[in-house]
Amino acid sequence: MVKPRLSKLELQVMNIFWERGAQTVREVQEHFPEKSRPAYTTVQTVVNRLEAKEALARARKLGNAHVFQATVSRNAAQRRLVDEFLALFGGRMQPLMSHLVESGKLTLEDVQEAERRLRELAKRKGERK
Amino acid sequence: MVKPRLSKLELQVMNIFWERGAQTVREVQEHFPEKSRPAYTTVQTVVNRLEAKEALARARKLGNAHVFQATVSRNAAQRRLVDEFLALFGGRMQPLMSHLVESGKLTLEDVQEAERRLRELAKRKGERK
DNA sequence: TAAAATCTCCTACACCTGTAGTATTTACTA
DNA sequence: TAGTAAATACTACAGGTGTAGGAGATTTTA
Repeated sequence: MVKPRLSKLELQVMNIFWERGAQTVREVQEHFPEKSRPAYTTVQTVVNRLEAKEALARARKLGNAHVFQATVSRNAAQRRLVDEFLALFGGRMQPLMSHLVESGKLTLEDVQEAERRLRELAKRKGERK
Repeated sequence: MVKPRLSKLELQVMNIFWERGAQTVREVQEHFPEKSRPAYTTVQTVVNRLEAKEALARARKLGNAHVFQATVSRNAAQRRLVDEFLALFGGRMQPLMSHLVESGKLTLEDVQEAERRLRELAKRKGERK
């Protein structure tokens, strides 16, 4: 199953599943922030589409409601997002990093953590060779 | 003039403008990579839409063709992209950085450069206070 | 068990996007 | 200036997405 392309709203729904595990449409709907809570049937439509895309599956029933669960990992989905996003930048990291730094999104700790991980990766690579 | 939301193809077109400056639809079309070159009228439609969104404007005429030019900066557009993108992650940098590091998209130099800039920003901030 | 509550399933629809054809206008050129 | 080449303007359309209503099925409750 190919990693499905997820739209913004689909992603919001998936986030609720990733955070709270298997649940019903009703529960998903109720976990939307009040200000931007779609109608029940809207959530249902999205859940159905996610099921069609095989990002969700029916796990069991609870009363007359289906309990759905995620079948793609948050990691996989996010990886895909990052890749798509980078493609928009032509794969160039520099402008992305610039914006992150200048907008204050990226802290010194974030960067140092990344550096640590990079060095570790490099070391392991060296050892393997 | 709200910063317009740009689609993928619109962004590709804008990229050509940002890289090559004012030009005609024909030129834009010819600067698409051959393998994925849309029809002339497709480019034209996109350019027209970009004009409607006020991301492009007619600069002058060349023969019977309009010469368009970008009216939004690459920086502004990219900033917007980054913001939208981060929102999809709920603003959390950590998973983003992880993917960048693990996929090898981010080099040690990228990170060190970011760190340098961050330190500089921090210093300037300190001075101002 | 009959009514009420709740859910599913199906349908609809408008807007955005990628894609491009056709008709008309404009501008070179012989 | 008449013909040709090229560009523009207009139109179209399918697929994806956000949005949700309504009919019918199922379950709970009085």
